[in-house]
Amino acid sequence: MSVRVRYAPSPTGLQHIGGVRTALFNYFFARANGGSFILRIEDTDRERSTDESIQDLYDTLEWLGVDWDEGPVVGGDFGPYIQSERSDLYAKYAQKLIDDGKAYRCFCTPERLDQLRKEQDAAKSKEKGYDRHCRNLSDEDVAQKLAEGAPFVVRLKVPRDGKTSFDDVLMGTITRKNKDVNPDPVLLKSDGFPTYHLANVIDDHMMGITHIMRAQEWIPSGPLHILLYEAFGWTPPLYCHLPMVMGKDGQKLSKRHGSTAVKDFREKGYLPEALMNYVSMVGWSYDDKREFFTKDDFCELFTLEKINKAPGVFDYKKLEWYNGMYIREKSDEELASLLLPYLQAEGFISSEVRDEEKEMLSSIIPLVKERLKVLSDVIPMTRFLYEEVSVEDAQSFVPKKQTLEQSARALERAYAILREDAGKDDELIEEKLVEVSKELDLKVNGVFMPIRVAVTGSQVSPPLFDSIRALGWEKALQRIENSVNMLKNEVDHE
RNA sequence: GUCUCCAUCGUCUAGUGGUUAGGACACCGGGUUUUCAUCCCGGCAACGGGGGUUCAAUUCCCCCUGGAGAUGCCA
Repeated sequence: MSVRVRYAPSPTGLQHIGGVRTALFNYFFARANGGSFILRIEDTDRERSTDESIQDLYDTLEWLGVDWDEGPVVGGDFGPYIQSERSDLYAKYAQKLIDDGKAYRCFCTPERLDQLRKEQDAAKSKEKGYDRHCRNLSDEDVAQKLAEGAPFVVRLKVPRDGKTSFDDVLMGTITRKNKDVNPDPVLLKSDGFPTYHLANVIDDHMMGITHIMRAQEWIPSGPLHILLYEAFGWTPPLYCHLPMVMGKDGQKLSKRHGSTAVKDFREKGYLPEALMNYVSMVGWSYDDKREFFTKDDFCELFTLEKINKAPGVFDYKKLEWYNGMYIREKSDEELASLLLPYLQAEGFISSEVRDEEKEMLSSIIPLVKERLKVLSDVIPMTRFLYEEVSVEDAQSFVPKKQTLEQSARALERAYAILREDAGKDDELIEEKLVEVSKELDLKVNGVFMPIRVAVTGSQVSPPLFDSIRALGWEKALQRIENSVNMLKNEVDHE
């Protein structure tokens, strides 16, 4: 039997790290086994589902280069793989369960359920959840309520006795006493839409899903789903509950830990290959050495056996490291086109790229390439090339163990040399500047730093001569002259 | 509270009934260097505790502890 797996998100927000990791593992597993990867949309929560979320789902998968074989709107034998468009089906199956005595209509109002819960909390009662009030309503009562047009939900009759278990590929056998399973969970909501439990079981069965790979937060509802399969007389698929992705504090990863939306990472300038690589390494490993995997590698090498059981903490630092590594692997041309949108958004480069802008861009690629952790780093890194710099604090010109006067003198001397030798060989100029540092009894950096600050506005920048060339000697000299004057003033006023 | 799951460096992990418990990130040193970064070299750092089983447990079993998740007309 060939493998059929699915990613079935509910479109109630942006795609996040955890969801994408689940998608990836399913996708890799399908590809590694010559199976099918199915995309299904579980939009049964009509309150929270949005079109934007669906668009984000598509955008995210496309960005990652994850393609699917069936669904949500094409390529299957089961109609649309969008649950909101399959409501009739679920209602039909809910009715079947009622007919078979496996489920029942419940007319309890939300108010009564609220009240019930409050009482249970207050009494610290051991009995939690629904009290099965409507489980044994007589046919007459039901008929009357229906005639009144009273809204209802359909609930599953969970057995009071016995236990239910299932085998998990990773965890082994998981067993739960039936009395510990949620008492009679809702299958069909009063708006006629199914809950996750019902729709998920029906669709997985109808679509011939062979392996359910989902996050471990679903483990507790495993037995419930088994009960549902049994109620329908179906054979459940294999389960494989994936370890969860946690934040630094060990809690389920969420916004308060930082960005979790893939969209955010994309916008900040993380590369899809880096995100895919890193995210997949949380909870899965190949061996004790290898850190780098392409999508194709994963699609070839992925196995369930190598999935870890314990939850893993998402390490933003390691993702950054991966990203830097992948950036450095890009060719200059590739990197230029990746960087261009960021420069344009910042207004550094016009939307209709002019020739000289293009030229300048390609000249700075080698300067920034090994300094970027994320693509958007290029903005602060190259700002001095596109905007005038202003250094408010004269102390910026002063390296450690050096005085303002010394910096002022050094810069003045350097200015004279640079103006004289502008455009000549780096080595020649460097030699002269080193000479100046000796004469003034300074470290070499004591001369270079003031120049760097004058030209780039910062103590940290790409290599000085490269920066000057990228900016143009004329502008650079102008900036240095300004700084020389500024420092003179400062010294005089001290 | 109840139920379920989990447990190797700070983090991601490899690993075995007998190993100097390996790698990566982070961190800390050092080297290269005009700053930063890259790159190279080095260092720090782990089998949660207690019982068993065994000639021998990090490894197998049990208990404890710790952590997480679930307890919805959300998924």
